[in-house]
Amino acid sequence: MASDNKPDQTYFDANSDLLRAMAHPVRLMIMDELLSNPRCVTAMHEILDVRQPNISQHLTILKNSGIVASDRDGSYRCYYLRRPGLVKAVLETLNKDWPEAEIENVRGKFKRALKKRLDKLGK
Amino acid sequence: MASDNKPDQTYFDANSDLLRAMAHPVRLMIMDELLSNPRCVTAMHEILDVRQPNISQHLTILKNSGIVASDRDGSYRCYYLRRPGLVKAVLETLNKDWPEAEIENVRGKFKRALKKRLDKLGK
DNA sequence: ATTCCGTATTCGAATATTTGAATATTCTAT
DNA sequence: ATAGAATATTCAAATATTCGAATACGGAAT
Repeated sequence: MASDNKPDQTYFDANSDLLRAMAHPVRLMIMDELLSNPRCVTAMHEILDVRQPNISQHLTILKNSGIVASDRDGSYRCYYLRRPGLVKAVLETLNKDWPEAEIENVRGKFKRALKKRLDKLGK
Repeated sequence: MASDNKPDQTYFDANSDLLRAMAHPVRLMIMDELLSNPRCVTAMHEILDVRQPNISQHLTILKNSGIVASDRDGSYRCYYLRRPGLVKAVLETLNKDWPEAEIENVRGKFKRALKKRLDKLGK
C-alpha cells in the first residue's frame, strides 16, 4: 500500500493544532463569551478589556482553526462559534477543576462590563 | 474588597496552561497511550518512535502541569495519568471530529510497535 | 568499583507565539 | 466623495517552544 505513510501524523497534528488554538487566556475568554452569545469585536474588546487589534488577532487564529466564523451585522462583524459542542465540551471539562464560585466571579465581571457597554450605547 | 483583584487571570491562565501542555502531537500520543496503560519511558520511546530524551522532555512538561505522575518499577520508571478523567474527556471530544477508521489506524500502529517491543523483550 | 541500562538534564539553535504601535481597509451615513 | 466608526493587517521586538546532541545521573548486577 502506498498510502500507509503517516496516517497518525495527520491525526495528532490536527488535534494538537486545535488545542493550541484554544490554549491562550484571551482566546479562552473569547470562547467562553461566545458560548453564551455571538459578539462583535468591539464588544469583546470592551468586555474582555483587551486591545482591539489584539482581539482581532486572536479571532483570526480562532477562525483559521475553524473554531469561529463571523457574519456582518450592520457595521459590526459578529463572531460566533462554529463548533459550539466541541468548545462547550472542552470548557466544561476544564471547569470541573474549579470551584463554582471562581467561575461565577469571572462571568460576573464580564456581565458587569457588558452592562457598562450597553448603558453607554443606550445613551 | 481587597481580593477583587484579578480572579479571572488565575482561572483562564491556569486553563490555558493546562491546554498548552496537552497541545503537542507527541504529548497527545503519550496521553493516548497512557489512557490504556501505564508505560515506562523506553516503551513510549519505542512505541511512539520518538527519541528518548525528547520523550523525557515531554513527560516533564506533562508532569509539571499535573497531567502525569510516575512510580519506579524495577529499573524502569512507570508513568501514568494523574487525571485520567480529564484526559479521557478531552481526547474523546477531539475524537468526535475523526472517522473511527483513522483512530483505529493510529492505535493499530502503536499496537504493532508494542508487539515488536514485547517480542524483543521476550527473547 | 565498574559497567550497563534506563532515565533526566543542559545547552544552543531553529522556529513559533504574542503583543503593541502604526496603519490599512471597509462599511455606513452624510 | 468624505468622514467616521468598526475591524483587519503589518511589522518588529520580546518571549516561549521545540528538539537534537551531548552528557549526567541512578540503580542493579557483575
